[in-house]
Amino acid sequence: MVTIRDVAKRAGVAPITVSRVINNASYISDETRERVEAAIKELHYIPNALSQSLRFKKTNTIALIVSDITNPFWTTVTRGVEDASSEGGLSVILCNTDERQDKLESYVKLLLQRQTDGFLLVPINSDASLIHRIQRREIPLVVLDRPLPGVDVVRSDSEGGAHAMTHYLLGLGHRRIAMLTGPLTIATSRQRLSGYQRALNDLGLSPDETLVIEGQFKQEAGYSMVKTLFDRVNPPPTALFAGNNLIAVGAMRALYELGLNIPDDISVVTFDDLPFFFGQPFLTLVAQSPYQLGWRAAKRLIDHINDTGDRTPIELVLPVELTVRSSCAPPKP
Amino acid sequence: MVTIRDVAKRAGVAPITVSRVINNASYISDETRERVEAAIKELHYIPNALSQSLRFKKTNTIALIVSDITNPFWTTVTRGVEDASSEGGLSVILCNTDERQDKLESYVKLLLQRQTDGFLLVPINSDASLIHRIQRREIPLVVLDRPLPGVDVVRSDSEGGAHAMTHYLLGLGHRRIAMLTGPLTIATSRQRLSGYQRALNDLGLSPDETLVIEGQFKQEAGYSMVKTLFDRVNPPPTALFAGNNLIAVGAMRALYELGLNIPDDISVVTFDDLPFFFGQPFLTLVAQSPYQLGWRAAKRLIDHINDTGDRTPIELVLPVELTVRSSCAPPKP
DNA sequence: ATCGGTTATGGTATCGGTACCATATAGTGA
DNA sequence: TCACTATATGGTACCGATACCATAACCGAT
Repeated sequence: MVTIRDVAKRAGVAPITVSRVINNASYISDETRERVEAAIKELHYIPNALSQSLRFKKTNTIALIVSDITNPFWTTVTRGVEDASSEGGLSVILCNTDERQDKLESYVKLLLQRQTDGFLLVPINSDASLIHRIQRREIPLVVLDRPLPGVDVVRSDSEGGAHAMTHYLLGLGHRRIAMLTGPLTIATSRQRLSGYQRALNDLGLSPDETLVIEGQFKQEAGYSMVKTLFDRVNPPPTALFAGNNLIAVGAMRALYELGLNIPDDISVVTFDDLPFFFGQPFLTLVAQSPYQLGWRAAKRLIDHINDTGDRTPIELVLPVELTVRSSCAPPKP
Repeated sequence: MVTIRDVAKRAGVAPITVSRVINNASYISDETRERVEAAIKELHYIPNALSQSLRFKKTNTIALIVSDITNPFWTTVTRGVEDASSEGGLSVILCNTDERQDKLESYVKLLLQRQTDGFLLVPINSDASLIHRIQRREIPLVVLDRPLPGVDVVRSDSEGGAHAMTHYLLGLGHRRIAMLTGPLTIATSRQRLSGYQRALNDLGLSPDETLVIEGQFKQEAGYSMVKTLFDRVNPPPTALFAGNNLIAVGAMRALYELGLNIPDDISVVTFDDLPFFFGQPFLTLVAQSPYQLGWRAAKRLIDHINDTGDRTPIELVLPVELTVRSSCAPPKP
């Protein structure tokens, strides 16, 4: 391996002088700079970032720990994070937990060892001990998507979105609206459920508990939730509210198999878009701003890293938007 | 920051003894081990991976540089890589080039500085200088998806797949098959095109060059390629062969707008599946094995890192499979 | 009693860089 | 001429860990 000492020898200077050339620090005569740069080229020298980071106590790296990288929502968040980070000269280590607490914990441990400058993470349950482990080391941290007390949080208004969407369905005349919720251990799921319930309460309707069904944030879960629902519940729902986009896709596949037409036989709505359409975009949904979510969170984190911006925890709640397309219709009489 | 010296002081031993406890190396009396472990817990000590890596000359990290992380094909490859890596105790740094050579180059430079133990990458053009830069440092490298001489390659049989698929369309009676190819600077695109041409030649048909149209591996490109095609070419094609799944999605949206029905008015085929279906899966396609691709490549890389397995470059070509569904029909008379 | 091996621990140099302090020359203003 | 500053470079210690060598107690074998 070529080290700074090899370059120094070749250029006939001290190692520290080479270091100064690399970092554009201090005074260097043009002549020396040229000799050093020539030596660097000839030897194909590149500085070892490990030793630099060790000395600088800075790795210029942040961790992004998300729950499901196969969900386009999260890849878009990732884009936002990457764009904000590369602007700030930071690189991003992307990790995926599959909503598993054990994976989250082992990633955090690994990344702490690696001296990551900051953490962007999606918490899985409400256990804050992991968060404390990061905070104790005074490493900047911003939590994504899900509320958690005592920490910076950037998330969307799930409760409000669910409320508005349910309100919309009620306005179309639906009274039996099924909620295919994600795991209720996850705060986002709970918020969406409570927005749904609040909208029902607004009209003085008492929620039918058999219409609320819980499963993973996955296609297969959406599929089997619908199957279970239509197996057990009578009369069947006239509208489905999916907890997220993947659940919606699975649910729609199940509806297709059941021979039900959207929106003629049943209305379907969800959270979050899907970028792959085979025909016309038609799902009515609550649109979050995943890119903004990632971008804002990363910006906030970078502020912390640079020690700019105040330190009192903030909760940034991004607005959501109702995107009405063609997957809903009034219920059949 | 808590260092190994703090722990040593607390436990009343030398730093090196703490190091031995951490790494389970050499002899340690039970009593000392317990004292050290207690000190580690009390101080919440975690070893600094930077200094460990500097000393060990090993980071236990590999780089995975893909061309488009928003494409489900690549997220699945990533899964394969991660699974194989975590089995081997390695973590993966995921980078995304968007098919841009400049981004690829800056990532490689960054990752070389970070002392990554190995590289898995998707080359963009045929310029091998970047590859040489990695090889010169004797860092293990496996190239994904696209052939490149003198290096380990793991890829799919694009040419064979395109040939089989075109053969299938010809068998249905299609004679005007449009090819919506990806950028021809990318080897995969060229292979798919040449498989298509070979199938035409098999029947003694001379390819109509106006039916071959080139664009990015993106939805928007697929969309505009179809628009251009139907604007310019007469008579229009009876079948479309999309260069990849994203092109296919964009193309189908354009067909929808043109009021053309699949497969009644036009047949559509592509490479690679899309995991998000709103109804029944219906695209007939050439299925690669992205998970296998990632897994095999990572395994090979890990063998290199551990210096097992022979060093002569191999090219592993994974078979593809024709998945016939319902997006094709004989051409209208 | 001596030898040699196992067990247990520590001192010091080192990985590849940079911080800190020292040094030396040249140029500037009083 | 002298003090002072800007310019240019180097020596040594250090970031946090481990490699290497040394030391010492203890044990059974000779």
